[in-house]
Amino acid sequence: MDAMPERGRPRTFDRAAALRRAMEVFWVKGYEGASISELTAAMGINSPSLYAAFGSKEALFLEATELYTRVEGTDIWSALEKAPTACQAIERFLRQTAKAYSQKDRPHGCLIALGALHEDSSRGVICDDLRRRRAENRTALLRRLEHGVAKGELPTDFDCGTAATFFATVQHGMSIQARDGASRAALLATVTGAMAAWKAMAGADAA
Amino acid sequence: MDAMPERGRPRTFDRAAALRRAMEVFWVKGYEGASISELTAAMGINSPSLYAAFGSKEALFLEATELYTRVEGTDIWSALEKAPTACQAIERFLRQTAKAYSQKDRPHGCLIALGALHEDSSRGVICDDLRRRRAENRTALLRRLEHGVAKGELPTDFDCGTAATFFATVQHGMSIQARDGASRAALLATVTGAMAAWKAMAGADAA
DNA sequence: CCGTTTTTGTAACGATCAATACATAAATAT
DNA sequence: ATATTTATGTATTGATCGTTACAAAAACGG
Repeated sequence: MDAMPERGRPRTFDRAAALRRAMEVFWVKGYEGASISELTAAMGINSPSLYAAFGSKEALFLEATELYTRVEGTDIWSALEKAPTACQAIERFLRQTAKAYSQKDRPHGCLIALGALHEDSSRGVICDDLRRRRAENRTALLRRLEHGVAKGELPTDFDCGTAATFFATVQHGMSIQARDGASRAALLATVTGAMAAWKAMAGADAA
Repeated sequence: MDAMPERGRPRTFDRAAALRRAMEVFWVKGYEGASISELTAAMGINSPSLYAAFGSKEALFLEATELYTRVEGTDIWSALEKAPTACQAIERFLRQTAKAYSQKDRPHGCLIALGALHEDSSRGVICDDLRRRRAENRTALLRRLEHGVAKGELPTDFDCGTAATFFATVQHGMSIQARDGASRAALLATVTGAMAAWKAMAGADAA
């Protein structure tokens, strides 16, 4: 698919690798906090190369969040889809979150949750992108819960919307918790609390 | 207490009012996102007056967070302390949070939670201050729960630490939720979910 | 070979950042 | 009235922000 005959001087750096580096910088510093100087230093290129390859800081960030969603979010969201029951889906989803947010060699917390919470620059383009992705996450939770209701695992009057909002909010809170340096055990304690809520929400009618 | 005989030209603006304005700007924009220009414009003063009265941007932010904690946090934390039972304390604490985070005429979400999540500038002074305040919040929850155990409301093996971490994390998540434009009803849905967790955590042994 | 195309490094752009110099203004103290 | 002290407004500091001109370099097609 990438068999475009190369015209002109070939690029001397690995675009995908540079994007990964940029993603990590945005992950640690956020959109506003990551300067072009820091980005180019981490990417191992000069600013003209950055602009030639990615267009602008905004466009680079959007590509970085796309990469983040595709790579870093895989374990979390595949856990949600592959689990046999809705209950296990939520629990594995949260446990994967706890694990992903406390990896030793990676920034703590989520790029999507923490990347740009203050709508200042770029007139909201960046914020809107992240907000949309956060909304999609809640929707994925909602779909999984609705699937559980359809399969009969959950009572027909189970409030999927409330539950989806709740678990998405817990995940967001875990990002701040992780950014504060919380241990994996502390994050898993939050998971324990959240799953206690599941017991009460789903088990009330089942009991 | 403020009877210091005034020497020199008296200040022509209300320092407390200016600080309130600064707090609101930091609340909306965060520490990094709030520029001196925006601050002085909102405060109705020029930058030399800002530096003469507050010292620096960092010092101004620290005073703003102190004011925020004292004024905006009162309802939330007094609800925690004044409620007759631990259960009601947590519920009113969360309901006050939902209310405070979705006020029409105020920025949504919490300054302490969202003010500076990326440790870039100021070598962490700002981040450390907010982190400390977040830790104090969790401690306040912990103390209230321990008090509930001491009063016999909760089983002696109730895991206060896990519960405190959980509810603090839910509150942090609600800040992001509120920043995303969630309605008060949506925030209260999260409260409902969190209180379901309470039912399972505290009621398991009580039932 | 020459011309075209694209990348690279250097160097700079105007704008904005946080923070101040400086002279003037307005109060008190003697 | 004079000296002292503090606040104010204007203007500016050096640094850094995101972005781009520009020319040399390295690939191509002819």
